[in-house]
Amino acid sequence: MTITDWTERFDGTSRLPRAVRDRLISAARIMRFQKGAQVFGPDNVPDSLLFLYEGTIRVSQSSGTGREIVLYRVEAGESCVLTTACMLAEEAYNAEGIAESDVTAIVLPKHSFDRLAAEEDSFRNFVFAAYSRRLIDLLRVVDDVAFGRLDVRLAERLLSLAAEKGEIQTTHQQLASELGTAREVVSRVLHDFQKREMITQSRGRITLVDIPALTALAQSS
Amino acid sequence: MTITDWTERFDGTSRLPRAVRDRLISAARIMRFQKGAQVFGPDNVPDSLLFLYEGTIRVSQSSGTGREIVLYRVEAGESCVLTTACMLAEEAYNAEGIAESDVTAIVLPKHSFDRLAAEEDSFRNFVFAAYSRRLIDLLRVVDDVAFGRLDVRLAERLLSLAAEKGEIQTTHQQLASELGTAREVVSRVLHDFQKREMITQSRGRITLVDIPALTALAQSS
DNA sequence: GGTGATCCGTGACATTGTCACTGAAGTGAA
DNA sequence: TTCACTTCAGTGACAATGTCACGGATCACC
Repeated sequence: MTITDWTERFDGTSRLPRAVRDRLISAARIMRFQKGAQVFGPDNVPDSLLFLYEGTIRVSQSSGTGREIVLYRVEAGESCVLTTACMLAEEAYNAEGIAESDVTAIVLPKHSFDRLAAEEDSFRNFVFAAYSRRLIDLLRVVDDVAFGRLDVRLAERLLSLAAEKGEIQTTHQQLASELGTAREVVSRVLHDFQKREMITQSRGRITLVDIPALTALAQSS
Repeated sequence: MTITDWTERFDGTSRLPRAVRDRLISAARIMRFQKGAQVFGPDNVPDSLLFLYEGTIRVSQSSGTGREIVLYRVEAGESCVLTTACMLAEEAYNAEGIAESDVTAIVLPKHSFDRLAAEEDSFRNFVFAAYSRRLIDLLRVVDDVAFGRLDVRLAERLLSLAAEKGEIQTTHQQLASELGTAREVVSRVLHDFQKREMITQSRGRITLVDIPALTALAQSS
């Protein structure tokens, strides 16, 4: 598949004049990542700006001791500002971005980004909005981790990961990484959910049985 | 005290041409807050951009159950981007900013901000850098809360709050709010520090006795 | 000295994190 | 099929942290 005009795809670019968009298209590179590939990370600091054309990137932070927590996901049509934050701050951090599906991204050189941010209001607002969204996402993470109960948070995740289907293919370890906790803890809580007949489990798969009950639990703030 | 030229004070404005700076000075308002006043909060969403001329603002997030955690501090010469994030996202959040000392702030109307961001590279970079710094601060908070040990985090805070003097005037409750935990937990850990002769305490005051030991503890990642 | 407010200490218990180990379920080769 | 081998899940013991319900200590002020 070839991309004819990716500038259609982004709020920050779709309303720009044709000439500007053509200039962008020629300045940008297109990169593809396979599912599971690392898009950026501590050893792999990008020197360009990233716009996600297709797919999902999971951004997570890992501790020294093997635990991990998902900070947020970047969806198609969004930009990934952590990479730019890192560039600007020139500081090491231990967050990494993993392609959660096959990913197509637009890579814009810093120079083009600067010029665009200077010249086009809509693009600049797009970037500011991206920063804001991430700040808000992180506020939510802090709130959950600092004040939230684990059963509530797990119920939330199960519901959001199931998305209609009512079934999730995942391991306990992966769920633990979503929430920043340990596998054993997830196992315990899931076992409890099972005893309360809210889910059923088999190796690598969880089926949501009593979705109303899970929803009630998830919403008990 | 009157402020003659606040544009001197900020990296984003000090290098601008004289004419631009004069325009800014006439567009902006100066606001003062007394120590302890709320600069922004859930019920008090500002509609303008904030630049901190003098003082410190403590930005913290509170849970529904009375607990609280300090997210970061805005120092003189920095801008507070959480307010702009909120404006852009038009979303309620439960973070608030408290003046930690008497505060003098420059309030720039959104229109002037937009114009400046469009026209001046150095100002735009200043704003991007502010966003980046906050993102990184929040990453640090997530890391600490999700993976850090409380005694280590408390030792860190004691050292950073003491700042040379070796003595801190604060209550256990305030320390708990710094770290997002409960007063009883802080009391327990401080009691332990005291037993290990790293600190001495009296009501509302903590004296750091064995700073090397505290430093070693704080650095044990 | 009395008194009310604030700050701190403490024990009991619930939740969550860590460690060490076991068994169960899938995978692939002989 | 049978036999390793790997990955995934379950479990008990214990440590760390959060919650609740107290009571005592200290301070400011009258």
